[in-house]
Amino acid sequence: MKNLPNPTEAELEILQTLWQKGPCSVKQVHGLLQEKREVGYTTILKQLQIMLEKKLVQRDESARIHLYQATISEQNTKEKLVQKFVINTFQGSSHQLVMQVLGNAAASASELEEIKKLISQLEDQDSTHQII
Amino acid sequence: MKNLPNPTEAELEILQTLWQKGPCSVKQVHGLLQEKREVGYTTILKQLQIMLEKKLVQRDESARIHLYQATISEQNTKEKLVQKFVINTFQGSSHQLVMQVLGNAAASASELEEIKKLISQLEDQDSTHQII
DNA sequence: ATTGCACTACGAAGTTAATCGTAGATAAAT
DNA sequence: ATTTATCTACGATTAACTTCGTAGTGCAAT
Repeated sequence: MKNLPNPTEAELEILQTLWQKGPCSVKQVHGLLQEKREVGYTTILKQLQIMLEKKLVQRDESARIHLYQATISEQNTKEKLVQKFVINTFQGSSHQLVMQVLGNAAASASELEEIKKLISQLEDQDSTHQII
Repeated sequence: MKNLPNPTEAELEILQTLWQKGPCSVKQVHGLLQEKREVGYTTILKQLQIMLEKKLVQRDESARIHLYQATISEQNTKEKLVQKFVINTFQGSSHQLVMQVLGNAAASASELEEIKKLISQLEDQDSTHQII
């Protein structure tokens, strides 16, 4: 279980579609990204080849049209990206990040509700698991 | 009021010390960063010169030893960085980011308390300001 | 005045990312 | 069998970031 490098921005964009759609051909990925921004077909192809070298994706070559899929999980990847971001930007204080985001992004009432619920769960865990 | 580019990773590191310490000489900045990692003096000098060109910092050249200070605010800069990060990583859903962070980083009880307080404030604002 | 120190300026090199064009290969269609 | 369309492979380019060495300048101390 070696540690793969974090995906770059362009790579992450591709991973998002792979996470969402499952295994895809280059054409599929390109089609989806093309809807958002102008990008060449071979650009995506090249990216996927690079990501293959980095082991960020694997591919099924059994058919003429290769199918790519992510080898890293969405959850785990995002965790790492958040961690790095928190270190760079908030000197490791994830709490500061949360305060920043909440204070800033006008969260909807239902979202706040959801967050409150999570906090309650966390607090319960605390009191349940703590020895003292 | 033109829009300055977001600082890069190395630039942000320098900005953090400028925000913390106020106007600094190259030597001061270098000294502080040196405590964390090995880095050459001229590296920091060059970075500050580049940041000057980008208008991320300004400098006082009245004395022989130039003093650099940030031209962009900590708050505003971090807001923009968070915004970009949320778009890249969570496709714009800051709510998702918060859930991720809270679920992950074992927040202390007091931190959770603080967050709850902020949420209450936000909810109050909502009910106060909403027309319907 | 000369020497030495501290600081700035400048340029260069190494890296990584991102993009795309061209060429080659395979299958499908005529 | 030829031609055409579709994919993949590969190389080249461009730009941004990061880093640091060398040279030059001016102040300060002898």
